[in-house]
Amino acid sequence: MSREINEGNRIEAPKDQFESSQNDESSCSRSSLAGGTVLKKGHWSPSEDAILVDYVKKHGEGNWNAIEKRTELRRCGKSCRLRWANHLKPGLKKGALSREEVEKIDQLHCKLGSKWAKIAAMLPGRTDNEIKNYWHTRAKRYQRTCLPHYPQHVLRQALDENQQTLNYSMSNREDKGLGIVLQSAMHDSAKFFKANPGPQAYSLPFSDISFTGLQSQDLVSHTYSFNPGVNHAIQLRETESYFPGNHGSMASGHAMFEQLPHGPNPVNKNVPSFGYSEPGSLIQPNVNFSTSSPPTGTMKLELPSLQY
DNA sequence: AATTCCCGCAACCGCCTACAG
DNA sequence: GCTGTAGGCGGTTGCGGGAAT
Repeated sequence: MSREINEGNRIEAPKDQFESSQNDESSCSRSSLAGGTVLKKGHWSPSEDAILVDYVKKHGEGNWNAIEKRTELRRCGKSCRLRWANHLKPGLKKGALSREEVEKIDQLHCKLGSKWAKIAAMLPGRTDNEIKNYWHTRAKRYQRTCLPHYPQHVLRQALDENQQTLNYSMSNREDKGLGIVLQSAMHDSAKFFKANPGPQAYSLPFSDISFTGLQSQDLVSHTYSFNPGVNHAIQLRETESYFPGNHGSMASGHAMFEQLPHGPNPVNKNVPSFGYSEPGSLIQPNVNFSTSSPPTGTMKLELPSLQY
């Protein structure tokens, strides 16, 4: 990418970044004050990279705080470690993530949640920062375009695994912790939805715990987030890229809506209906949205991941 | 052509944990 | 057991470039 090419030309970090380093309480700043020198912040120059690479070649990784003392590099240890790990370390892959990598990230995030370091460990040559950035960018885009955070097959797979785990934990007296946690999670979520009716964010009040194993058949169709009044042309485009099996026909967009409990709102066909009524459902029925006054929170109904 | 918006990315920040003294 | 330090991790910010208007 052009950023990689251009980065070498950025020698100096913005002035305010130098100044701010004298004021904040970060560990980097503390070390800079202790040494009486101001440590540089901001983007790295090629010469700084060269110093760091040279240092690691001679002394190996670790002891990052010693770099400032042993070389002319005026960077804090943390900054050095990050620069090395994310950019200078041999074997790092650059460029766009492959289809296989994206798929793996989806699966791992579905399982592990935001454990970027763990996910990165499963993807040789990729860094946690890279994966995290990718995920956040994509999540933002999908949130805007009403797409699910996980592809269908990843959800299915996760649900199957969760179901197996749950069945195992429920039946195994030795390992009843997960079952208790899930039961508790379900109870909490039920309380949450009862206490918070209306068009609020439909994220569960607990994180990284799935209660979906108990209703796996229903979940996939419930696991979408919608924003009223979004640009549906964009949405369709995104849908196409997300479900590459559907080749750009209207059916691709329609396929998404077919999975809704109810079809598009008959009153306003551009706005999907969020009214959702099902006996025993945790979600409040007949929730109406106005395009002129969008809900304050993001309407997010995301599959929590299982971290056990 | 100018402006605005969005995206991708690098880097920073704050918190946490492990470990040595 | 306490304290200080280093390193790791996840969340967030800010910048530059390109697309859209």
